[in-house]
Amino acid sequence: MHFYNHKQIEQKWQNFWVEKDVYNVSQSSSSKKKYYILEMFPYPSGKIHMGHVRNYTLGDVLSRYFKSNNYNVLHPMGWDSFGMPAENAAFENKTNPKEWTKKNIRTMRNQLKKIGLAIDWKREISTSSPDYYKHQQQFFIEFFKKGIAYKKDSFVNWDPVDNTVLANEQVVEGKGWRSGAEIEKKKLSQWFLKISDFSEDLLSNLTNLNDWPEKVKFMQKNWIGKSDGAEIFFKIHDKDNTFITVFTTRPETIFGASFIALSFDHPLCEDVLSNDRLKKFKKENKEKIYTTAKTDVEKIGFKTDYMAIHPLNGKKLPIFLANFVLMEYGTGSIFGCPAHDKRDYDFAKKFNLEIKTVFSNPEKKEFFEVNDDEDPVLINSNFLNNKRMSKARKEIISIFNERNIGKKKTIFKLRDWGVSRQRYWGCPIPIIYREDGAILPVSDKELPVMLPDDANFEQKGNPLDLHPTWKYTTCNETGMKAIRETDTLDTFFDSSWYFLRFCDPLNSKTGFSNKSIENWMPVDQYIGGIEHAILHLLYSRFFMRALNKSKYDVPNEPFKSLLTQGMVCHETYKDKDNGWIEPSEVIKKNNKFFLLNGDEVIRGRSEKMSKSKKNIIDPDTIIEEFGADTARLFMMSDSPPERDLEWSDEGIRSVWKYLNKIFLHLKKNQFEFTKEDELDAQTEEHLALVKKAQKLIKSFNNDIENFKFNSAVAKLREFSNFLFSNEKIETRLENYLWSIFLRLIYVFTPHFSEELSKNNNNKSICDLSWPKYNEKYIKEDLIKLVIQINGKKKAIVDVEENLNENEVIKLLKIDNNLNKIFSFKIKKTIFIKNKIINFVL
RNA sequence: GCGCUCGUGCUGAAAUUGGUAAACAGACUGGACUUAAAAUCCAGCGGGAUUCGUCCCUUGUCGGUUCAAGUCCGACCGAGCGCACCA
Repeated sequence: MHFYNHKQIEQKWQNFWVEKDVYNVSQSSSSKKKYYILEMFPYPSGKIHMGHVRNYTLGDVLSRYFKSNNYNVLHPMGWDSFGMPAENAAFENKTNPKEWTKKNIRTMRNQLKKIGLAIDWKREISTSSPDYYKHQQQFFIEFFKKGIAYKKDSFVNWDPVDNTVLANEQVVEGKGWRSGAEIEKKKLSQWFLKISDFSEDLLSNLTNLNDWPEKVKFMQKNWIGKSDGAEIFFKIHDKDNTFITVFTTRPETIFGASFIALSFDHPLCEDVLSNDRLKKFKKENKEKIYTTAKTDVEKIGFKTDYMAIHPLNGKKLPIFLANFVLMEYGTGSIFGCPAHDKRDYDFAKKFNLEIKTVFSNPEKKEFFEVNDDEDPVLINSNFLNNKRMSKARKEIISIFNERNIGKKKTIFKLRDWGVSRQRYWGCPIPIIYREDGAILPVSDKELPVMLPDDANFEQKGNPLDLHPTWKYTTCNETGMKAIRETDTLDTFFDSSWYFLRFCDPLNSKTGFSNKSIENWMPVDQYIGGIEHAILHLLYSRFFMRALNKSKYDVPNEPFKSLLTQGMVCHETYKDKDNGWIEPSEVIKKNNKFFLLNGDEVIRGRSEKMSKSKKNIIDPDTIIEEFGADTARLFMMSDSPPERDLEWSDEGIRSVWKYLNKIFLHLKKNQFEFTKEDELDAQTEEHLALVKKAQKLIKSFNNDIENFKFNSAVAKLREFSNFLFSNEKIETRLENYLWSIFLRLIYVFTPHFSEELSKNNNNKSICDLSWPKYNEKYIKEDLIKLVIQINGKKKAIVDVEENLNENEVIKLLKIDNNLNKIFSFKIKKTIFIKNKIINFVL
């Protein structure tokens, strides 16, 4: 007696595939089209979670599909293995980050292999390996030479207790996540990449990314944040040659200006405007001034002793410092036009400032906002009066230019990318500071700059900086003493080019050869979570441009098509004390949920699986109990990829039952794998069934290519249901039909399909080409025509193809059921060939 | 506040892109098999009427375009996500 022993089957074929090296990727294959499929590589945190299983199965289905369809497929895997968790683990467990990371990679690699992914492991990469990061250091040096990498002073989150810099997400309510200390803003000299030089290019090229989700492009557009407007220079009264430059998108409202406001962080606060009264005010109102930006925060203002001079009418305008003016945006200073800007209006009300309308205002409103599409006429605006807003805007800018009191200006929200991290477990920045003050790149021969293995993680602060010897070096040209840069690179730097490395992973001379890039790039299909919509994807796009500007030759856009998959969710459970409970501890009984001890469990809404809420299902347990094929098929069958997937115990069980049922059926009937060319000439019955199978192939292909994996699974179910319910099919034909089925479902269940196809088939199913269909052949003789009355369906009739309206009506008139239509008065007939006929009565 | 996406049975969902709404599954109900349970198999499963042939209604709400709307347009309600004092 056979039974579906998934464990034994999956192990057997995984070994077989490795032995036969079926996933080997050949670099040059001129006869085949290339297809580069990539899922965002994992951080080796310790264990694979369900989100990974979904992500990598999605890519695996596509990779198997395209390979079977005769593409040369690259589907690699690697590790985003630098980053803070390793360092935190080192701190807590007294292990070396390197060892901790290696151990995690080993575990997770084995887990991934158990999922049955079609991956060429010979191409595996790891960003924390010197083989990888030495090329990255080379890139950094090229960027440095080209001025793309530069150093500047910048504010960081400083934890004074742990003596370290914290990332924004490590600052919780203004306090350090580990020390709990009040976080300070500290000025440090840090490395930046000039992404802002590429703002316009990164923005305008979004429109060419046709296969990216609109949502992601929209988010990037907002992030880049382009604003067209003007800068205006305001002279400070009684201060010779001191100007305040403001940025505005509404220069035409200049005659409505009633005050000037500067950020409390504006450089002039430290300079011209500085006095004891201001220092005292800042000290007393520190919290109010620096509350995080929110719309409903109280407007705080400080009136300085100075006035600015309106450049067109010479009016004196009070200069304020205001908390709603942000130093990070524009010039850190504005002119206030209270009649048409809510913030300025609130401020003017509080400080009793003039509110002057400059747009046509028949209703005599004190305040109203104006949109660009309204384009109203200006009033109270001197020579701009009676002009439309759009025209006035152009005119005023040219007047600014003529009189040298301002100029046209476009600004972007996108800031330069700070890549310095005062951390150990990252790629060392290959720079030395010579004792004479020169900042120099490390010479090629000395690359890679390796991390020391003997760092101490028990001290507070950056282990590289505190290392007794590591940072001391000499300049090999002059022999002068020098100190190494002790900052390491942001891990987004590592992940901004890993997809290039996959094209040529074993190249030790350069990060990649031009030929390999030509061969594989761009990535045809990239799959990952929406959480990387901005940073990772934008940095990668920038990185390609930066490489191109240096001496490399890569495509500007790395990812041709992007699929953002949804999260894997599960219900949450709590006990009566509000503590989270794991699903494995919950017992379901008559739609009620209990703990083992009989206490009732409170069910919460379904949320993304997370450790903190304990609503996790462990992939290992699932694969042990049901097998990888079941897990893979379930992940693909319940929801479309972009949407969240609700984990369901019943769902996974039913998939297992389904596979088991087919397995037992085929074994019982001594199924033999059959290909179409082995099939005898067909009878009528043959024809109809073969046609059915070929139609399945066509619609299945269509679903896969459009990522409608759940529909593809439904069609397989439909087909197998049909085969089960039809007992009279001749054996050889039935074998053929089941063989088609196995070859299609193969992309979801490779082990299962391999096991069942193996008798009578010498090739691995991985090497078989995809089943074919013949477009002419699957065409139906009869088509289904819908008969409507007043747009409502009344009947469906099978008719010959391409009948015209009169022929259809003729047929209906001799139909005993339908001819009564013609006893009514027909006002109008709508006829769409091969689809529908609609009688309007 | 601004923007984007989405609202279809008890649940996950499908609908060749304007032309048969609810495919395929899950849960549930009933039946067969069994001493019993599990497993398996069969049937039912949006609402209402029914002479058991069928007929009528139904895609968040209201309106519009159209011979025809789940699909297009407008307003509203609700959910999720993103941005948010961006000058």
